[in-house]
Amino acid sequence: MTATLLDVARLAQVSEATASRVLRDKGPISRQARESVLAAVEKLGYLPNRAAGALASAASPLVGVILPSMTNIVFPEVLRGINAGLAGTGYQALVGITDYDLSVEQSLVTSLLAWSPAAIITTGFHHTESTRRRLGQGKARVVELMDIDAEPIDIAVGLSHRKAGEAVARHLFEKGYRRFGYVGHDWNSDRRARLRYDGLCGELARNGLELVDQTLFDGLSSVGAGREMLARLLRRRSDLDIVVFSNDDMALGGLFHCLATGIRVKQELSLFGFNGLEIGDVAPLRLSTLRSNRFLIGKTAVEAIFEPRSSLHTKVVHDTGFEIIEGETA
Amino acid sequence: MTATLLDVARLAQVSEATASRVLRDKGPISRQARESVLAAVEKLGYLPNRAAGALASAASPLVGVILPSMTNIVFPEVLRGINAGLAGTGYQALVGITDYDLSVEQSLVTSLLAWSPAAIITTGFHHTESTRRRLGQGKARVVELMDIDAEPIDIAVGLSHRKAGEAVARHLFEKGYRRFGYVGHDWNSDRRARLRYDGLCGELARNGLELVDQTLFDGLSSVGAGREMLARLLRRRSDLDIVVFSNDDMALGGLFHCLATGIRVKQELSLFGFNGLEIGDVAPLRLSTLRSNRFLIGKTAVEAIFEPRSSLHTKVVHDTGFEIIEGETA
DNA sequence: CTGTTAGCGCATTCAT
DNA sequence: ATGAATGCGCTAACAG
Repeated sequence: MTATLLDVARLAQVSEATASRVLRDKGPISRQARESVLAAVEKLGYLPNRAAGALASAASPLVGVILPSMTNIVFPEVLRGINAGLAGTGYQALVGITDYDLSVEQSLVTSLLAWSPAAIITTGFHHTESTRRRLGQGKARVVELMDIDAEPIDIAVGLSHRKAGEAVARHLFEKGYRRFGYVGHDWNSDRRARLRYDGLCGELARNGLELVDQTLFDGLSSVGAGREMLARLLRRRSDLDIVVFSNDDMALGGLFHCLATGIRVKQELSLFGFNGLEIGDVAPLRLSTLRSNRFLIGKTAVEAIFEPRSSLHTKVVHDTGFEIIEGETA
Repeated sequence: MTATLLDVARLAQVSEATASRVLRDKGPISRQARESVLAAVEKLGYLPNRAAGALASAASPLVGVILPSMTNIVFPEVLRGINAGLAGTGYQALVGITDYDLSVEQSLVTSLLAWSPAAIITTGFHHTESTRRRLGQGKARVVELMDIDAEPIDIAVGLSHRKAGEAVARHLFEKGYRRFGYVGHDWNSDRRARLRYDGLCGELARNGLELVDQTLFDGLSSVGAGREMLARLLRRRSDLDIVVFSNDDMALGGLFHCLATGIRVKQELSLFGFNGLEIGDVAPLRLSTLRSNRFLIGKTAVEAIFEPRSSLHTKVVHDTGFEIIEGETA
């Protein structure tokens, strides 16, 4: 039916072992052998059976990727970075989505591990005990994405959200803002938003300030939620000079609220986001925000996986940084 | 090291075959056997080795997913639908991104097939000859997503983009619009945008009209491109009463252009999009557009895969439909 | 540099 | 309803 390695070996007049070596260029191979094997592969249209390879070697060219959401535009970008990093390596991404449910993450880790992947890439430091145990004891590399504010199981790739929050506070304080409002979303599912909030408040406190008021949406972030929550905040307080949002989705909603209701942005009220979404660049007013490079996070994660392990218990941390975007809304 | 089926069988005092049957509930099994096997699995923390299973059965609980882009927000939503459909089935998605490059699609098809997946889900009808051949002759089911305007290899799930374009023309004509402009993006990478355009123009012609003018961006769609292209179009013509955009990204850019330059939308100029993005619902003005249900497309695709094949050469087509959204911009 | 020999862990006959 | 035997296609020692 479909050609196997044995067929290739026979046609090339070498042993299976040699044919196998050629295909994975492992070990020393004569030009002779290499050429005839490659010719046979070509001729037969040979496709290696990955399952057989994985079984024999107890390892597979697979990388498990566990993402909390596809709705928050941040994660498609991370996935794009991961796929970009994987492209041309022969490795494939096995993708699962948790919808921010740690028990879903746990069962995904279990099923993904059943493929003996080279690595599991997941998000954040917040896992169930069982997840943590399973991830820690396999031979697969483990990457925890987005955050570097805690000690990783193996590798962390992301930025310090606490420092990002502090940087925002410092930046806005230096620009002269004093009356801060905050519009956020559910902290239970998004711990990193909470860290940014903590950084923001901490730095404000160091400058003798605190938030004047805040509204928290009880659910995932979205443009609609941002719009609604800003409206609610402004109904309560009219004396704010700046509102910081938990992310750009929310901030864009805030901007839309201002545009729709005629609030003059920056003159009457300033807005600041987080994430640096492309759409923020071309909104009627360029959103003032803090850019985290999600594509780079994904790409760096993959590169880190292939980096040789220095020692079995050394943690690796990659800081992909952030950057304040001036914009036109603050 | 890690427990195998043999360990489970021994502990449960049954044969490997029985243990295997229990785990996949295949064939008749006594309560006795089932319970002791399940207990053994629990006790040993047994994890099946998928590679071994795939090798032995020449089939794997994997679905290859090939998407052209992660930047266009439509595809993350499709992927979300696919994952939702897969959740709880024990199947996993093996994801690749082509960046609209058919040769990348071809090599992805090859690598994915090496895992003997249950199905390959890809996008559109436009493939290389080799891709089409490989897909056609495997035992994996094949789904072509988004479009139903041509004959599929096996299964098509999506909507008629031609009819969508016609529906838009009819809707806008009935609302009294006569001077149509069009703002689009690259047709080579996005054939479906071209189909919608054809539908639009065809229906206009049937009503004795044609496009007054159009601008085409030479690249992928984006909010920025939409903004820029509308600006360019309006520099050339000031006598349009409606502009139809190739999709909502582009249309949102157009809306932003109007908001930024003070063009009164719907009074001076109307705008119409395509795709029904969530963000269009909460923009300062709710975008008038045509909604295609991307999540449903992904979910339906997965359901179609598991539908038993009626006959080996019957093509299956699922029309997920579309819906005109009135909005506030047209 | 190459071939020989053994499995890898499971699903699947075919018995019973 | 169960077990024994076989092999899926490949990689990994090891010996030469």
